[in-house]
Amino acid sequence: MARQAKYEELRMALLAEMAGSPPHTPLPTEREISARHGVSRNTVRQALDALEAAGAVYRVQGAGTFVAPAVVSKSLALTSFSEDMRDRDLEPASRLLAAGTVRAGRQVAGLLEIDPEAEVVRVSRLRLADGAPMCLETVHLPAQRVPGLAQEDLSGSLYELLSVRHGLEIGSAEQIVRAVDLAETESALLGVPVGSSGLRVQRVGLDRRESPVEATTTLYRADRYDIRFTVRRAARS
Amino acid sequence: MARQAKYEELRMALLAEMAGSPPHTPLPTEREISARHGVSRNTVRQALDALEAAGAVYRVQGAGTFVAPAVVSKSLALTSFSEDMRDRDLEPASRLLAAGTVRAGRQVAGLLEIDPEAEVVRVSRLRLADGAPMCLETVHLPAQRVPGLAQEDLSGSLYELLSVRHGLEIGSAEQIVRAVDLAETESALLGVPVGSSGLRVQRVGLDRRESPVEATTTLYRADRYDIRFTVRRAARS
DNA sequence: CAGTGGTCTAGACCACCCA
DNA sequence: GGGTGGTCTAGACCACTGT
Repeated sequence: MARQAKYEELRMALLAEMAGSPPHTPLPTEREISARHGVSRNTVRQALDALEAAGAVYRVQGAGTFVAPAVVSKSLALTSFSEDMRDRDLEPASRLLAAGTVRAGRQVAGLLEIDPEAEVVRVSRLRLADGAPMCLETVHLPAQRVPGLAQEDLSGSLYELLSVRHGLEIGSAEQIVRAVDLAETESALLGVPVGSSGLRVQRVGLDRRESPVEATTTLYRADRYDIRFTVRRAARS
Repeated sequence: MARQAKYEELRMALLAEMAGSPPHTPLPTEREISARHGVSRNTVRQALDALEAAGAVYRVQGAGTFVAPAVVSKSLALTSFSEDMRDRDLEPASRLLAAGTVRAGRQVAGLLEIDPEAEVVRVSRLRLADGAPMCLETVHLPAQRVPGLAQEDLSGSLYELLSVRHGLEIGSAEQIVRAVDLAETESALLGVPVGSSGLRVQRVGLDRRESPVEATTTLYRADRYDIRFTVRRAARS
């Protein structure tokens, strides 16, 4: 087990101290935190960098560091469906629709950067939140990298299964979001009227070497699901 | 004008050196860059942090830093419509539908954290890309903070106008994305069939003190627009 | 102009990857 | 085991804020 970095401990300590403070309350100065916790100022800054990135604090040069107002939208992070639903106080569940091995085909092969003739495991699931349909999810993985996956228990977190059983760690993902008109079979499965719109999220999961290992298409019900995130001004290029 | 930080210069120098290198090409080690450019290793790390955040490189502990594969999806940043369209190689344009001052009302007042009886400037525009409708945009701003805005030239970048004329700098924004069924008037303006779906982006722009200064609802055509971004695994909480 | 966050230095040790 | 990125220290000066 990796030992906790000092700035991680400090980050959580600061988060605990901040709890209950109204927005815009100033934090102690970086030099004060540094002295009080017996760490260097750089370490304090690492902790504050993390808190700032998470939207917990904001900094104004020359003025100080302050508790950020409660945000509507959490900062966007790579989460599994289960984590996502729990964040929304919904109980996740899953119904397996199909699982098997097929040839990749041109589109999936392009996303995964493999041969179109290569085999991929395809898993389709209907995912539920508090017992009602939330989205339709179809995952593609190179069969070579996940031997026997189609026969395993696919009712829970796929990411956990990939990590624990196959040593595949997905560190980042590229996503494309579109609005679509649902097809008849799709609206039937999701339990919404024909002609409803849905949110389609196409995701390519990458390992820590930025090589694609997973291609997933998810179709969300428009009436139950939205995507929330915070964006910041980019650095001058 | 703020002088360029060393790590910013270094970042651009590295970007230039990397240009043309195939993906996964290793960069020089941090110590080597440090020696070669005559800066401390911490400064090198600052430059690499920025490149990593922008998706230009990835790092593997114990192995090295590498050129990242070309990404489908740019990292998400706060951009104006004009910038967004130019990134997509489309020519942005605008048609003013309405501009005026009205009372905030409960919903807008809640988003902007002002009194519901306070006045806000409301600007509605149809935004075009390469001459064809792309989205419908309605902006709300506290009238007090943007005196005379409704009478100014609203055909170009609103963000620039706010910055130059009113000293309002929007540093970050919270966004909520949903799929919706377009209303009749909306589809007519956007030039799509009745019953088409659209992508609705609700945005609240914040100044650098995280106070809301702008509330905007944008309705995009589903057939011409998507949202692309990269997400990463969050730090352990 | 005093105090804040932003940048920078020159060291050091640790955790991890790979030959 | 040699070399990499990850963390950490104890300083220093700069740019900016607010009074």
